[in-house]
Amino acid sequence: MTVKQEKILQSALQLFALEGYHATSTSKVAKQAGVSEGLIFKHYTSKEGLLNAVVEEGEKRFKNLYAEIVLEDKPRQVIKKTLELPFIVPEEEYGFWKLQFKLKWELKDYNTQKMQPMMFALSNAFKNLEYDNPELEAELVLHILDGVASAILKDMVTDKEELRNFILTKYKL
Amino acid sequence: MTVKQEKILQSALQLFALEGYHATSTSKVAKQAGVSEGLIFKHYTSKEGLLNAVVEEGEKRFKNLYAEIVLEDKPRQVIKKTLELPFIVPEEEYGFWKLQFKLKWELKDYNTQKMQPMMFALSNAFKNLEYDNPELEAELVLHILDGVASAILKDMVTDKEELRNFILTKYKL
DNA sequence: TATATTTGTAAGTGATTACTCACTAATATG
DNA sequence: CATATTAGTGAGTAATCACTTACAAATATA
Repeated sequence: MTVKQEKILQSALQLFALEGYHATSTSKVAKQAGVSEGLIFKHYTSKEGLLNAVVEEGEKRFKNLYAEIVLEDKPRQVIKKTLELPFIVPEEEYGFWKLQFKLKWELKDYNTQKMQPMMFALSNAFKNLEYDNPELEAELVLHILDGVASAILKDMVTDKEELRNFILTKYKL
Repeated sequence: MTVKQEKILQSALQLFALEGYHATSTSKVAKQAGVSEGLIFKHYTSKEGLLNAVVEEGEKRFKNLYAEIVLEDKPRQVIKKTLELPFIVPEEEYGFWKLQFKLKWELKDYNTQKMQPMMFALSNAFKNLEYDNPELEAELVLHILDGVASAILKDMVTDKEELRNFILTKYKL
C-alpha cells in the first residue's frame, strides 16, 4: 500500500464518518487526500469499492476487540466484556465506529448479521449461568450495547466511567 | 393543504425513510407524487424545507405518544410506559420512526435534545421510587429504549410481544 | 363578473456527480 | 540496461443534482 493509498483511505474514512457516505463526493475525498480523483478509481474501481476498502481496513483493526469476547470462556466474563465494549473502544477508532452506525442506517443492505457471534457467545454464557431465558437475556444485552454505544458516539454521555460502573453494578459483574 | 401537497409529503416521507435524505432526489419525489418538480419548490422552497415539513407533520402525529409518558404522574407507570413505547408505536408510523433514526445519523445537527422531557420525567420517577442513582437509571432506560427501537426498526426482533414481557418482568413493572 | 392570488407545469439553469481516458512518471523485474 | 508493470495525473464525459423562470389553469375575493 502506497502512502497515497493510505491517504485516500484515511480521508475517505474521515469524510464518510463525518458527513456520511452519500453526502461525500469522490472529488472531496481526492482533494482532502491530496491526490487526483482518477487515482481513487484506479485503486478502488468505484466509490462503493472505496467504501468497502475503508470498512475492511477498519474491521481488521476492530477484530481483536470482538475476539476477546467471543473467545472468553468464563460466562460472567463474556457478559462483562460485552457490556464494557463501548467503554474500551479507543477514541481514535470513534471515526470508524461512527461510520458503522451511519452505514447501518444509510445503506439498505448493510450487514446486520455482524453481531451473530457475540449473540451466540452471550446466550451460551447466560445458559451456563442457568438463567431462565438465556436467548432473551443475550438479546437485551446487545440492545443495551447498541443504545449505549450510540449515545457515546453522539456525545450524549458526559461521564463514561460513571455509566460503565453503574451498568456493571446493576448486572452484578 | 391540497391533495398534491399531501401526495408530496407522503412520497417524500416514504423515500426519505427508505433510501435516506441525501440519496433521494427532488425529481424522484416529484415523480412518485405525480407532480411537477417545480411544485415542490413552490410549496417548500428547498429540499431542506420539504424535509422540515415532513418531520413537522410526523411529529404532530407522534406528539400524543410522548405526552402520555410525560404527563403520567405514577412513577412506576412512567417507567413502564417508556419501556413499552417501542412496542406500541403503530406500524403505519414505522416509516416516520425510521426516518428519525436515519436523520440522527445522516444530519450533523439533527436535534438530539428531543429526549429531554422524557429524561426529566424518568429521573423524577426513579427519584420518587428512591433509587440510589435516579439520573443514571433514567439514562440507562433511554439507552435501552434506543437499542430496542433500533432493533425493531431493523427487523431484528422476531417476537416483539415476548421481548416486551421480558423487559417489563426484568424491571418488575 | 372582474381581478387578484394561488396552484400547477414544462423547460430550462449552472453546478456537481461518479467515472473514463490518454498520457506521463516511477518502480519493479528480467 | 531494457522493458513491463504499476502509480499517478488532468482534462475530459454524460447524467443528475437542486433550483428557477415564464407562463397557464384554477380558485378566491371584490
